[in-house]
Amino acid sequence: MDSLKLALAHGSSLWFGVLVDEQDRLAASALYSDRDSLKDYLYAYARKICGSIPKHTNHKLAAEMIALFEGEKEPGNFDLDFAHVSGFQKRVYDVLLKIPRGYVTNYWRIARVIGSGPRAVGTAVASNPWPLFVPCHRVVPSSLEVGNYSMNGSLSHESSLVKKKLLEREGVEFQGDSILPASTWDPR
DNA sequence: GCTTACCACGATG
DNA sequence: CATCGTGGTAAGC
Repeated sequence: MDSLKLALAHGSSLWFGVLVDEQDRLAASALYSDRDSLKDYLYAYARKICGSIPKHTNHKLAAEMIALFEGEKEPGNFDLDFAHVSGFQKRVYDVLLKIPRGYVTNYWRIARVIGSGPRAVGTAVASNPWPLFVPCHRVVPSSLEVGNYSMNGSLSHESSLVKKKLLEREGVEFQGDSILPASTWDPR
């Protein structure tokens, strides 16, 4: 990969960013509450996978990311560059892409279907390079609490609230902080 | 190469 | 509540 483009956008009091390659494939996405941290993260990621500083643009995928966040679009039909993730990660992400809108699944169920263990799935989900585009927010612990979400690699209460907001917006049914079993989906 | 410590987890008691 | 099993990574030799 020769060079990457970086696009940032602001919406719903969050910052959204994408790294796009020369064929307009998505190399990474990220969301965060502050623009500088987001930029630092995406710069570091660009350096890691292609060794150079990305060039600022206003690529449409940044706006599409906001549309995903707002629930106006569905993940799944984007051209992702899987070159920099492991085979195991790809197996996990392929399952995430099948989780229907309005439903959640858990780490254990994903592990069963790909022949692995829940902790390993957790590490793969946690390192998803394409939040929103690959809907890692639809994976919750088997307790049916919201569980953790990370924005730029850091876990926080705020990011868990973002995860809950996304799920509610997609139609996942809650009772307090717990998801109703009717909103779970089994990858079989 | 190998060893170890770490986890966005889950089952059991 | 505690403890253990678990599999994939990354960082350390």
